[in-house]
Parts: sequence; structure tokens; C-alpha cells
Amino acid sequence: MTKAERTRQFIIEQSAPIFNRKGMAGTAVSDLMEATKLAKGGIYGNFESKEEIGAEAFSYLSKGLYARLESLASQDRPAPARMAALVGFYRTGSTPGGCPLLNFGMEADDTNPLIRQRVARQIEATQELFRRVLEEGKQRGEFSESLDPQSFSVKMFALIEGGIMLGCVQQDVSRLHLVLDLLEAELQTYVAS
Amino acid sequence: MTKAERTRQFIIEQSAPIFNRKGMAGTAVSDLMEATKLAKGGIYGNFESKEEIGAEAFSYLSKGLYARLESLASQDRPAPARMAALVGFYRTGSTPGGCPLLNFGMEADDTNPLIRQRVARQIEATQELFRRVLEEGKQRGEFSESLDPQSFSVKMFALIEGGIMLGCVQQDVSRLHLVLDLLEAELQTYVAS
DNA sequence: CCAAAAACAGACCGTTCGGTCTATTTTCTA
DNA sequence: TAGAAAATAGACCGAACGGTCTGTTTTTGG
Repeated sequence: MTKAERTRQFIIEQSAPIFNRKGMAGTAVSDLMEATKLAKGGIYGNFESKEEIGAEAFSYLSKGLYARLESLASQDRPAPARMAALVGFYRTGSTPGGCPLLNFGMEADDTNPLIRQRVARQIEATQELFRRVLEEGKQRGEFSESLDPQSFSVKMFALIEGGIMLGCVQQDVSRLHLVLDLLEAELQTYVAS
Repeated sequence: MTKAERTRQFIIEQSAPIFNRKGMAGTAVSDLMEATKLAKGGIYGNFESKEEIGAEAFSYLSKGLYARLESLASQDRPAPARMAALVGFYRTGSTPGGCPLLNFGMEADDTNPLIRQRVARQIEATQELFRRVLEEGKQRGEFSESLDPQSFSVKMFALIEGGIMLGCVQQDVSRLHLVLDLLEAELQTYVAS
């Protein structure tokens, strides 16, 4: 790993939480300079534009998120327990500034096609992750036949993101937790006894 | 209504969809000048700052949204039909640029306390609207006793906002519609037969 | 219809924006 | 460790930013 590659990665990591909180338009290059303690030349020697840094910051955050979900999804446990672990993950408030899919997605949908598409793909991947665990649980007889993994994964994702939105705006996790409780309860109704 | 009041309202109405799409940070005063065909003096003679226009733009959009929901909620029909109408409302894609609660909320939560609080209050009001209809339906025996209006209104709101997020980012209403279908189906299970 | 008052146009202000470029420093390679 | 190559500092740039202010136009009440 060359110096430039390390610096590039360093800039992405330091910038990511800033972009996640303040958004693409709300983040200035001077913010990134302050966070990285680098001068303009150090930034622009490694990136073409602020846009590029923002896009890479999103990818960095979403990859981290996905990796953690993936690890929970592939544990050697029954599918219902894994689903509970996935739901529980969203209680941890893992990412500073809230869910990057929500933050970047809502800003980019009308302003930044590149990022919008990346968010869209990441949403697909996350839903697919949910769907796989549900499907596997169904095949193993851990979830009942009445469960439709395809549609439930979409519903689950919507519930979670809506719950996160509530948590962010109300600055209080109680409603997010309520939503996650209800989601867990709903999952429980599909558990074959 | 004095001239200044009319102009002020005009500026708010013309600015609202722009703020809703591009966000507070992403919207320039020059955008508002273009939309209103007014010069700087015309804008700043009626508002103290861009922030104020944005905040009023949010209030304008959310009041319009709430008024339409309120009208659906207070129709002279059975509660289940009114709930279906409320859900159906979100199929119409009524507000250009997507739900202002979502757009303003996700930007403001880390950057603008005033707007954040306004969004929070509007979310409360919307959930309360849902809750009232559910409660009324329950008291009339139209919804079953097993329905908990308080928690269901929160779940419903989260589902809807999550669904809208999907629709925005994927630029395709099909997943939003799926989520709304599932929500309607869930409501149906509580309808006393 | 006229005069006072209110509202608006647009030049202007300092600041900050994203981005460039050259000189200097740091990092590699031989 | 010397010298080439890569990487960074920071002055600099024009444009765009939010906001002010004065002169002109429009509105409004008597």
C-alpha cells in the first residue's frame, strides 16, 4: 500500500462522518482539511473533486455497514436468531450521524445521480441479505411457509429506515426501539414452533 | 392581505419545492430569485435570511400535507375505509421532490435545530392523526380489540416513510406500493368482520 | 388624485467556495 | 545514502455565496 493510497483512505475515513452529518452540499473542503489536518494540496493531490470524496465516503460507510450485517447474517445459528441479531444491530446506533443510506439517499435522489445509484444498489444488497436469511430459515423449517421472504425483506427494510428517521429527528431512540420491537414481534409470528 | 404579505407568501410557495428537492444547504438565494423573478431586494425585504425562507417553506409544505391528511381522516366513513384512504394518499406522490418530513428532517437533524424541532412536531401530529382514527375505529367496533393504536400509528408512519425513501432512491414507486400494500393488508387483519 | 409610505431593483460588499499551481518536503529506489 | 519521483503545503484564482443599502417604483390611505 503506497503512501498515496494510505492518505487517500485516511481522507475518506476522516471525511465520512462529516459528509454523513452535514451532507454533500453542507460539507466544505475546509471541513475536510480541518478533519485531516491536511492542506488543499494534500486533499486535491489524492482526489479530483469534493464530489469524489463524498462518493467514496458513502461507499466506505456503506461497505462497513454491510460487512457487519453480513457477519451477523452468516453466523452458525438458526435463522430466527440471526434475524433477531440483524434487527438488534439497528439498536446500537452504530454509525455516527445516522444511517448513510438514509442521509446520502435523501440528499442525492434529486441532486446526484452517481451517489443515488450507489445508494440504490446498497439498498438492494441489504434487502437481499435479509431475504437470504429468511429464505434459508424457511427451507430449514425454522420459518413458516406463510412467510414471503421477498416482500417481507422490503417491509423490514422500510420499517427500519423509517424507525431510524424517527430516531434522528426526535433525537430519541425510544420510537426507533418501539419500531424494532414490533418488527421482532412480527418476525416471531413466523417462527415455526 | 397587504402587498408584502402576498409577496411573502408567494416567495414561500415558489421556494418550497426547491428547498424540498435541493435541501437547505444546496439551495442558493439566486435559485429563489430565479423562481420568483424577484431581485435581492425583493427577497430580503420580506425575509431576514435564507434560513427563514427555508423554515417557512417547510412549514408551508407540511401544513399542506397535514391538511390533506386531516381531510381524509375526518370523512364520514368507517375508520377502516379512512385508514385505507390515508394509506392510499401516499400512493399519489403528492409533493414534488418527495416527503418534506423526510427531506428536511434528514438534513436538519444534525445541522438545524429549529427546523429539526418543527419536523419533530409535525411527525408527532401525523402519528396522532393516525392514532385518532384507529382509536375511533376501535371504539366503534370497526377495529378489533387486539389493535394498539398508539404503537400501530408509529409503525405505520415508519413503514410509510421508509417506503417513500425507497421510492425516492430507486426512482420507482413499485417498492413504495408494495410497502403500502403490505400496510393495508396488515390493517385489514384488524378489521372486525 | 396626490402625497406619504411601503416595496422592490440592482449595484455593491466582504467572505467563502471549489479548485489550481508551484515550490518545498517527504518518500521511495537503486 | 544520493538522487529521482511522489506527495504535500499554501499562496492564489475567479466565481458564487449570503447579505446590505440606496435610489426608484409601486402601493395605499386620505
